[in-house]
Amino acid sequence: MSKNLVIVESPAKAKTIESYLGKDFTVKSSFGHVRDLPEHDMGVDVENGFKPVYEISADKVKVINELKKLAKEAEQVWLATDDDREGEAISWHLKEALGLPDDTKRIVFREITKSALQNAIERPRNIDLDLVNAQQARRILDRLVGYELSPVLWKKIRIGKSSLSAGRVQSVAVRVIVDREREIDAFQSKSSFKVTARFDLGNGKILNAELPKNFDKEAEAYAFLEKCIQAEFSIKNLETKPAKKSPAPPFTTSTLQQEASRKLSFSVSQTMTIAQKLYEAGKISYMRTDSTNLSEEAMGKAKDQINSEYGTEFHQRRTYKTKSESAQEAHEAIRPTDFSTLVASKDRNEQRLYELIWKRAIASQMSDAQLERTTATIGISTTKEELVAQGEVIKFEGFLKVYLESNDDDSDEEQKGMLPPLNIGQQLNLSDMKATERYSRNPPRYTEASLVKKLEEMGIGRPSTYAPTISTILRRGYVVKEDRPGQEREFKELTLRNNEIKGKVSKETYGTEKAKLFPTSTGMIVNDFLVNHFQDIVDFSFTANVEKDFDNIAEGKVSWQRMIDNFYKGFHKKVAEAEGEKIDRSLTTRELGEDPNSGKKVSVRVGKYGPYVQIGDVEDEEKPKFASLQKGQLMETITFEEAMELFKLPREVGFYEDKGMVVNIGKYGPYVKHDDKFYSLSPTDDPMAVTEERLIEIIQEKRKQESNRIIREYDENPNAKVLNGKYGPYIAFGKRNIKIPRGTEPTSLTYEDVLKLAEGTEEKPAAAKAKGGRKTAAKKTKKD
DNA sequence: CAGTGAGCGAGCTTCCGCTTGACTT
Repeated sequence: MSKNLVIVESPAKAKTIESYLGKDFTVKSSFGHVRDLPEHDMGVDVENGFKPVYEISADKVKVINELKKLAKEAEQVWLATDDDREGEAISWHLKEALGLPDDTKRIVFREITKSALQNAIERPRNIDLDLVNAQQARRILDRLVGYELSPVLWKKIRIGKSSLSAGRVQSVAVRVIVDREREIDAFQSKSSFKVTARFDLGNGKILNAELPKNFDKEAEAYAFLEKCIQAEFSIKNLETKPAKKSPAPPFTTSTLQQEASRKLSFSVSQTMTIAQKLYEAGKISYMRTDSTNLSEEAMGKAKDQINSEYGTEFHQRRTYKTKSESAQEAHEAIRPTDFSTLVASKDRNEQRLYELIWKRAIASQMSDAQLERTTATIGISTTKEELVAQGEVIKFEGFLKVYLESNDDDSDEEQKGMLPPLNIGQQLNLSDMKATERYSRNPPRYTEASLVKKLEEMGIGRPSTYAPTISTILRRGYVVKEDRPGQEREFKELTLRNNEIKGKVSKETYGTEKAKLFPTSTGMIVNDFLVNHFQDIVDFSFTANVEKDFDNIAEGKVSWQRMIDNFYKGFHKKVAEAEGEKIDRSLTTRELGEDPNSGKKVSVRVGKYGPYVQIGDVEDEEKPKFASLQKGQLMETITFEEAMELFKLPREVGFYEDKGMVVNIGKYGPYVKHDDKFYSLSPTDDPMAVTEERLIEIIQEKRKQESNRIIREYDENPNAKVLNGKYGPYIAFGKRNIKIPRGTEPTSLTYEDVLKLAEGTEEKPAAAKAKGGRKTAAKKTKKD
C-alpha cells in the first residue's frame, strides 16, 4: 500500500510514470472519461438551468470501484489527467465519483519526462472549475444538438436502412462531401494545348523545354508549330538561383493519418490501431495529439542520433508552432520514445508506420536542403515567344536525406532533374515539338485523410474523434468509400518533326477514383434538410464560434448556463418549427418524365431500401414498376435515359444445357445466373449487351477454374486439402487456411508436412470476409 | 449475388470526446 495515488487517463502512461516516481507512488488510470450523460435520455433539464444528470459509464463501474478502494488507502490523491478542457473535466468527475475533497491536488504535465513530473509534483493546484464548466457547456451543447436534431430527422425524413442522426461534427463532415460532389458535377472541363520541345545536344544528351503559356485553340497551337518550322533555336539566357527546402514539423494525429494514407495507403482507423499498438509497446509517444511540440529531452536525443548517424552539419534545432487555433496541446507531437531504436516491431505495418514517425521526427530536427534552380530561356528566330527549360540540383541534402513530405494533389509535377551543360548563345537542334491537348481537372473528391485535414482546418472534431467520425457517416449511409472506374476521352496531339506537322487523336482515361468518399442520395437529402432548417448548426464556422464562447467560460467571463441558454432559445425554436411542418416529399422525390410505352410518370425516389426509379403511381390500378439505382447513381443527377435503362434488367439471354441464363446486377456487380448458380461478368462485359455465346464462355471458364481448385487431398484426413485460391495455392485444414512457405512445391506436400505447418497456427480461420461491419456495430449498441 | 418501395402505428433509433479491449466477419 503506497502513500500516494496518482490518476492519469491512459494505462500505458500510468506504467511509464510509475517507473519515474518510485515506490511511494501508485499510478492508476481512469481509462478516459468515467461519467457521462445517460445514453437513452436527454439527461439535461432545459427548464432548470440545464442541470445535467451524470452517471458512471457502465464500462467504468469496475474502474471506479477499484480507484475508490485505493483512494481510501492512500494518504494523498493526485489527479493527473490531461492538461486540457476534457482532462480537467475528467479530474472533476473523478473527484465527484470517488468522493474526494474539493481541494484534492491537481497536477499537469505536457510531456512525460522525469523533470516534467517533478516540476508538476512540486506545483500542485486545485481543479479549475471554470475550465470544467467550459467542458460541461461543450458536452451539453453537443447533447442538445444531437438529441433534438436526430429525432426531427426520424419524423420528417423516413429513408435509409439505419437510423438517421445529426450532430455538430458529423453533419458538417457530410456537408463538406456533398458540397464537393456538387462542385464536381457543375465543373466544366476546358482543354488547352501545351507545347513541349526536345532538343538533341549530341552525345546522347537531351534538353526538354516547354512553352510557359498554353493555347486555348488547336488552330493557335498549329500556327505556333508552323512558325517553328525552319526556325532557329538558341539559348538566350541562363539563370541560376539558390533555393532551400525546410522539413515539415513532427506528426500530429491528423498529419500522421494523412501521410500514412498517402505513403502507406492506410485508412484513418487502421493508422490509429497500428499507432495504438506501438504506443502500448512503449515505442512511440501518445498518438492522439494536436501538438507539434517536442520535449527538450526528445530534441536532445534526436540531435545525438543525427550527429552520430549523419554528422553535425545535418542537425538544426527547430521548434514548431502549432498551426491550428483549436489545438489544446496537452501532449507532445508523435515521436519515437527512443530515437536509437530503428526496428520497433516484427509486424510489417507496425514497422512501416514506426519508420514514418521516426523519419518525420528526425527530419524535423535537421538542416534545410540547399538547392540550385537553373532556368534556361530558349529564343525562337521566327517569333517573340520563348521556351523555358528548368533544372534543379541538390547542393546539400539536409533533411532530404531522411524524409520528404508527400503531396495531396496527384498533379503531374515531375521530378526536375539536372540540366545538361549549356552556354548563352548556344544553337540548339530541335528533334521534335509537340502540342498536346490537356484538360483542366475538377476539384478532387475527399479521401478519409483529406477529410480529416479539412475538418481540422475548420477546427471541427478532435484527434480522438477523427476516425470515429468517419465511421459514423459511413455507418449512417450518408457517405460511401469506393473505387470508381474512370471514363475515356479523346485528346489531340500535334507533332512537329523533320519540318512536318502531323496530327493524331489518342484516348486517355480520366477520373479514376480509389478509396474516395462519395455522398449517397440519403446523405444529400439529410444535408439539404439541415441546411434548409438549421443553417447555423451546419455552418462551417459554427464550431469556431462556440469555441470562443467556451473560451470565455474557461476564463470565468461568462457562466456556462447563460451561454447555453442563449444558444438553446434560438435553436429549440427552429426544432419546434421543423417539427410542425408537414413531411416534404419533394426532398425525396424527383420527376423525370413520361414513359413512352405506357404514358405513365417516371420518378426517382429514395425509400427504406435506398434510391429507386418508379414508373406509375401507387394509386394506379396497375401496380407501379420499380428498379433500384445502381452503385454510383444519385437521385439528384440520374437522367431519364439512365433511369429507363434500369428496367432492361434482369435480361434473359438464351439457354445453355437446356437451362435459361439471366443477366442482372447484384451487390457485387453484374452476374449471370444459370441453374441456380451465379457467375460474375468481367468488367469488360456490358450486362445490357452481353451475348449468349459469351455467357456460355464465362460459365465454362468458371467451371474449369473450380475443377483446378483441388491440388491435393489426403486419405488420412478428408478435411485437409491443398487448394488453389485467389492468391495462389494454400492449405485448407478444417476451418483454417494456412500459407504455404515460399519455395515449397504445393504438390509435394505430404500429410506430415501439412500437420507440421498447421502446428502453431491459430484455431480461428485466418481470413474472414468483410461483410458484417455494420452488424457488429448494431449489436454493440444493443448490448450497451 | 434478392426484391423491396404506400400508410398506419407500435417501438426502436440519436450526440461528442476521453480511454481500451472484446468480438464478429
